[in-house]
This record gives sequence, C-alpha cells and structure tokens, in this order.
Amino acid sequence: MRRFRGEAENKVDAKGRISIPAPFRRILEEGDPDWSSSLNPNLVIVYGRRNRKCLEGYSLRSIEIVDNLISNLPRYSNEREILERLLNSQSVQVQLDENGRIILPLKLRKLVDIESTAMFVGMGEKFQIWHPDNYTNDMNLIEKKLSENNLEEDLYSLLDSRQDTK
Amino acid sequence: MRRFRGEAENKVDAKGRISIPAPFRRILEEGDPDWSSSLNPNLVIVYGRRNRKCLEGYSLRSIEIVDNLISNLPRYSNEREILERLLNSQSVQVQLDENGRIILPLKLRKLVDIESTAMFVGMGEKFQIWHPDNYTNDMNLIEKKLSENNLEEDLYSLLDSRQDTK
DNA sequence: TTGATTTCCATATAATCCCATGATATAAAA
DNA sequence: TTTTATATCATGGGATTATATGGAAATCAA
Repeated sequence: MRRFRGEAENKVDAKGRISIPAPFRRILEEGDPDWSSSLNPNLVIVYGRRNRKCLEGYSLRSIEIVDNLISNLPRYSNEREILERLLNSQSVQVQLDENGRIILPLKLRKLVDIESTAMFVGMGEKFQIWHPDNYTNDMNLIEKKLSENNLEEDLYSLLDSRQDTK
Repeated sequence: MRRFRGEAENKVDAKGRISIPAPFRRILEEGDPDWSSSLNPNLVIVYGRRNRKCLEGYSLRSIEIVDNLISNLPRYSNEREILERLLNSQSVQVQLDENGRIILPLKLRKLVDIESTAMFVGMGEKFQIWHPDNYTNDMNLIEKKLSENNLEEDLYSLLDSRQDTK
C-alpha cells in the first residue's frame, strides 16, 4: 500500500473546508474499498490522542486493520471495550467533496487550535493535521532531542537491526 | 460494514423524543435488511446491562450477530438461558420517525438518569447513549485505567501487529 | 374527555452542492 | 524551443438541502 509522504500547508475557509493534498487523495482512493473513479474517497479522522496536539487521518483500509484487531479480542471484555471506546468514540468518518476537500468540524479544529491554516504531514500509513506553529514546535523539539544526544545515528542504526529481525 | 464513530450531544424534548445523529442513521439504514430510501430504519436498544449506566443501540444486522452467538451456545444451558433473558427481555426495537428521531421511553431514561440531554457515543458495531456527565466520568475512568495499566502500550502494540498481518 | 401518543409542519443553523477563478502544471502542436 | 491547448489543484461564493429541534394538529386509549 502506498504511504503518506511529505508536508503541505492549506487554508481552512469560513465554512471549515480544507483541501486534502492531492497526493494524499490518491492514497485515500486506493484505501477505500468502495471507491471508483467517479466517487469521492472516505477517510477516518482520529482526534483522541492524548498528549498530542494534532489530528490523524487514516484510509478506510488502514483503520479497518486496527478495528479488526480489536474485534478479535473477546466481545464484552474489559480490554476490548476500552480500546473500542478510544478508537471509535474519538474518530469520525468523512468523505471528500467534488473538489477534494473535507470539512473539519469546529470541535476538531478547537481541539488542536487550528484556525485559518493547517499543516498536513505524511506519516506512512496515516497522516497528521497540525496547527502550523504547533507542528514547527514539535519538529524543533525533535531536532533538539536529536542533536543533544546524537540520537540520529542511533535511530538509523535501529532501522538497520530491524531489517535483520524481519 | 461501516462503524459507529464519534460523539454527539442531543436534546431530549418533553415528549422524550431525541434525534439520532445523522451519521448513525446512515449506518442503521445500511444495517436494516428491509430498509429502502423511502423508509425509516429500525434499531434495537438494549438497556439491561448492569454496572453500565448507558443504553446501547444496535442495527438489526449487528444485533443479529449477537443473537447468533447466543444461539451457538448449548441449548438449555444455563449460560444461554441467562443471556437470552438479558438480551431479549431487556431490549426494544424502535423505528426512526420522519425527522430521524426516536422516542426514548421514560423507563429507559430513568434507568440511565437521562433528562434533558443525551450523549451518543460511537462504539463500532454498536453505539451507546449516556447522560453527558456519566459519560464524562466514564471517559475519565478509562483515561485513568489507560495510564495505570499501561493499556496505551497495548493499544500501540496492537497497532504494531498490523505488520504481522501484512 | 382527558391524557398520551403519533403524525405533520416550521425554522435557524449547519452542511453540501454547484459553479467559478487563478495558479500551476502537463501535453500537444507549430 | 516556443506557443497553444488541456488537466489538475487550491480556493472562494451563492444557492440549495439536511439536520436538530420546537410546536400544532390529529389519532388513540381508558
């Protein structure tokens, strides 16, 4: 499955509409089982990640994988109900319009401080939507951690050992 | 099958009427075998779950899945009889009206302390109806359990096992 | 007949559809 | 290579529809 890559800063208009970056649309189309060239793809936006000031977008296929994993837990078990609650109550399914836009409900915008612009960030099997400043800060934080501890090389070596174990 | 997602707080009027959130209606329509675009979908409300201060709504198709699970238990076994009693006697089938509303009978409202407003919560193949305060409390409890039991890591390891299924 | 239920209508707000524009590509033709 | 058509994209605005909600009229039951 193709992966979400890259960054794009788009505008939120007065009605809360915002364009999904075109490359992301292609991946959402691929990831929507019911999609055909005449239709507009669906996606799921998860807003419930604590300690993270961003929204996360999933294709239907990638969110379904997660849902199925949870559905395989015993029905009515405590663990399942907790995970179901987190994933299902803190998410919405939306469909792109004819112009490749979605409307970000006010509630979600408020949650992550988005006002007139939003930054889309590819994250592989999902993407994130940030207030541009918050994204910059988060990036700086990462940069800082990296340079302080010389972590970057450690991280890439992590990747290396990962290939051995696969 | 599409899943119930997201939260919505709607009002209960003097007659006990309340709007089912529009996205939920779509799923109830899909899940009602007899539904066609001119009709109003049915759903089943289960109210008999102790230690849970909420009602649960199922599409006809998803309640059937639960029914079938029970039917698979040994006939006349204790467990089956109890489950049959709980699920069948403590539930009602209702149909949406022309405006997408249902009537929540006083008895059910009393059971879960619902008065002038109710919170609808998507839970995947079902949804829940809470008194808003009780829902907030329950969410806080879940947050607490999450951090205490390190369940959050379980969630992410669940997500991670996605790679195994590839 | 009186209280309850059901059906029908009314409305403010929010969401959606439809069309338009300018910018940036990409492809085809000269 | 330049010029000319053809798409695609991000964005805006107006018109239309849907949604959540309130209330009136009609139907029903005791």
